[in-house]
Amino acid sequence: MDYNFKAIEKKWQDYWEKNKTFKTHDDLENPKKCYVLDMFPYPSGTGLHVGHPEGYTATDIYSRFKRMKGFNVLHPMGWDAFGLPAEQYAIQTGTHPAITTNKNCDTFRRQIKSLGLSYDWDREINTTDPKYFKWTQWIFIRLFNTWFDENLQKGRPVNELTIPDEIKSLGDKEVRKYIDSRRLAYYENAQVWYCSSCRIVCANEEVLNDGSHEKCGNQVEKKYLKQWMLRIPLYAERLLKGIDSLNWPEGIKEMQRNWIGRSTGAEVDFRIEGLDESLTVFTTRPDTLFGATYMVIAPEHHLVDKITTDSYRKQVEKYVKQSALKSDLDRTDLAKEKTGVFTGRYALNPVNNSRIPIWIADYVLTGYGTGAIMAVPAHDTRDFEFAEKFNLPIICIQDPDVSDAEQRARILEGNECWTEDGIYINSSDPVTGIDINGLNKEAGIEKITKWLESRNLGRAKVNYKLRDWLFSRQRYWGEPFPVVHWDDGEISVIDEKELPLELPALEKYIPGESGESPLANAGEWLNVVDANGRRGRRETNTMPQWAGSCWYYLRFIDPRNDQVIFDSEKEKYWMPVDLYIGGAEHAVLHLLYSRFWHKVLFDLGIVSTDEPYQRLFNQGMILAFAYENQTGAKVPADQVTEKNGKYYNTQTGEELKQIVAKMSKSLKNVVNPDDVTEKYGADSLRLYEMFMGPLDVMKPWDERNVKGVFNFISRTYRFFAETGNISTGEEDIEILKGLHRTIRKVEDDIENLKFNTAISEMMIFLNLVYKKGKVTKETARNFILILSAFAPHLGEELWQILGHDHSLAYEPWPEVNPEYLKVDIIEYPVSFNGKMRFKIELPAEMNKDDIEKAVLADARSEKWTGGSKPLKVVVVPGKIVNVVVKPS
RNA sequence: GCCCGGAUGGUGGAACGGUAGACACGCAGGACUUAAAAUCCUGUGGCCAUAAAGGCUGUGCGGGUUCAAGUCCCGCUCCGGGUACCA
Repeated sequence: MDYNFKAIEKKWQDYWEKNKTFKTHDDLENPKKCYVLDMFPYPSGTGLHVGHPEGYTATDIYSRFKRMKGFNVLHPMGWDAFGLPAEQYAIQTGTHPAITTNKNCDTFRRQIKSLGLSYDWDREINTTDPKYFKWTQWIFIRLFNTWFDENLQKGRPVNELTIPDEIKSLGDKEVRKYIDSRRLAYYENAQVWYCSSCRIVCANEEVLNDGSHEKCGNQVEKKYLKQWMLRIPLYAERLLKGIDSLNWPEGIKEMQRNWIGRSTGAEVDFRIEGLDESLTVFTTRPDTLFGATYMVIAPEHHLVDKITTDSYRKQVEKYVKQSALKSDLDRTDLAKEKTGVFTGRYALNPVNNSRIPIWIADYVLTGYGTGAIMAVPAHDTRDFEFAEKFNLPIICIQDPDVSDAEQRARILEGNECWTEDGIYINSSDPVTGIDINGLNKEAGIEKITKWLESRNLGRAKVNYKLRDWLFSRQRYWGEPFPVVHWDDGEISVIDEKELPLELPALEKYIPGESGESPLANAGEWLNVVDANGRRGRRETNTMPQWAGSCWYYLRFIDPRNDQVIFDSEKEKYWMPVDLYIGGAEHAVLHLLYSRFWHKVLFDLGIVSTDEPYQRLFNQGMILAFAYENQTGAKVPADQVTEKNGKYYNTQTGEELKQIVAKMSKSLKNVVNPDDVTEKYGADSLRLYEMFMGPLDVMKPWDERNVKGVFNFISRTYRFFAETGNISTGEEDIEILKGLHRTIRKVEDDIENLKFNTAISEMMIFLNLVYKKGKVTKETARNFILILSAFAPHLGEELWQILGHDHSLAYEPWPEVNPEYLKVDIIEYPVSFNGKMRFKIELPAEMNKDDIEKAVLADARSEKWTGGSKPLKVVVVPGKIVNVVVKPS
């Protein structure tokens, strides 16, 4: 009667595969649908680690539960398989990335299948499959052919774009330019990070804080290269508003809001003395205009040349050059020490026409606002630091709301910066007529903005941190852009009938020098001639890895459709995703990009929902124990031995401290799920992943604890597989109560994704079963059904032993009978002054007064009341009694 | 710096403002066994104490609200993650 998990698990995995037990049918008539999605993995060469199955098990339990609750469940899996490692391997060995990729996918598929996850494998997709990326390219064409109508706050096809007559009159080329300037996808010179050692352009997230490339460690440099960009900021307001309606963790929602970074303020125009130009700044504090004592423009600002006077030109040019060379490392390292240079030029403050100097400094960024600021050192800490360093005037214009008299004096004298609220002083001008003295911040902002608008000197403005999205990579292993660059300068997308545009075979995958993609060597593939004999060259950049993952949830709906991206009736049925689980590291970028594409597709009528992911949950990272010595040096786990709860270095014998750290090769503490399934079985792995702790927190893997759930599974098997333990006749009332409480707890916990407590409840029930020694077949049935969501192999096996000849996957979830949840006797804890002293059993329906009487009548009360009347008695029916007595 | 999390026994962790430590690991003791493993049973926060009881104390630290605080509020400490001068 031993629990032979190897044979059992193999048997049922084969059964599910053979019978296609988890094939999802597009039963569009069934109103109960549930789309449960995992963030699909990048199939790396190292295979699965125990972090992957955490989320997969959670969604699997949820899916199995929903199926048993009568839902039509869509639960697919696929591969986000483009990526640099396969390409680098190709460079080294000449092996085509597709070969490496498919091999890795095979490993991942085998490993995932060995966990008994209930995916519909007929829907498996792979982002590198031309049949898939055909539609990624198709979406790109949509983005290219869409503009954003600010008035309707909606993306629309470019052929609905009205061309102003004055543009039309300038000819076709200008019309083309006008349209191109509105497209959601555009092609432009952009500053990118370039790694000369790998010869590739890197995404920001691949550049480490010290300015080195995360893959090779070499310093990256900045470079201007022609790039595809997507105008995601146009959707900033929609993306921001949409967040509110989502059932996502608050922290993630907040991170997205911060990333979008909406701020309200005003644009203000400053005339430049001696030039017929004005300098526009964005400020959130137009109310502090009277405190503006200088201006700063970014070194890359387009007016730098014009503004700089001859006598300062040399210094300025030197400074601009220097800051261009600076990596982010230098900028942050020197963050405390601000640098800058005077241009020799002055601007005029619109509120009082005072002359204020224009400086250049790299603490002002080109990419945000207008790339120029008005500096108000008295009320902005960065401006304050800069002004102190360069001895620029600091004028306090706000009497601060502060109680400390000394601090107030320092602020008024301009010796300390004040960024909070206060009452304006020195904020009026008889000539221009503006006066905000005596007002506070809110009123001041409003008044001065109105004044600026009425004089056409400025305007209220909303600004976002969100920037255009750099959407091209100089790599081979990505989706080719369906784009042709024509000799006459026109850029066009290819006809949809020509999709997919597949990658050409190459002999070598080495990128070109100066940052060109390997596709630049693609020979004939590159050349295109149109019907009129016009020559063109294909785009050599490829799309970033985000592209395929931005919309894969849509393809799962109809993955084999080669006519359309997906059937829209099916899309209407399945969308939105009801539950999406993955790591928090994708909190911002993947989810934001994906929402952006979805909204564009929604505007174009291609999808039926405004948001793709209704409910999101992030699993916490799984960590592992690691060891360090007195000096904090890490010792690889294979050089550590345990003795009486202490840890020692096997080489040196020194005592080590156990810490919790990320799993890493160097620490030798990576846990491979294959090893765990080999030793304890897939059901134990699944159960332990869930039992470790709450799904959303980080937790350390501790193999010793796998034994706990393994014991539980073995005990379950030993009990229910032994027919002698199954009784006939009436079920024991305690068993019934326990069973129904367990069903209720488990179903509630699954809905709330609290799998750890669901499992412990089942353990409690099993302990009760062992105590009683026998259960009825009905009880066994019900318990096996709820357990099967967690440990499906064991569930199926016991189900069969009970005499069933088909899978339990679609059996109805056991009904809770509320009769058995009722309690007639409550054991009230009785506390005196908040301290629990004794317990008393009272009928559940007893009212407050009677409870009070019963408690005070109890002999044990006298010890605490001293026989006198208590000051107060708090009775919470069903919960607790608290007697307040005079403290002795 | 800023933003977001977190801190509960030897360990992983439970706990609608209502009995702190469920469940599990580990450990200790017992049963079974020639013995061990496996299994089953019992105990297990700390301190004091006992014939049986019982008492004190305890959720990172310091205050507060409340009949009652791990939970709510204010002020810290430490740890983890994100971000980098966002005007």
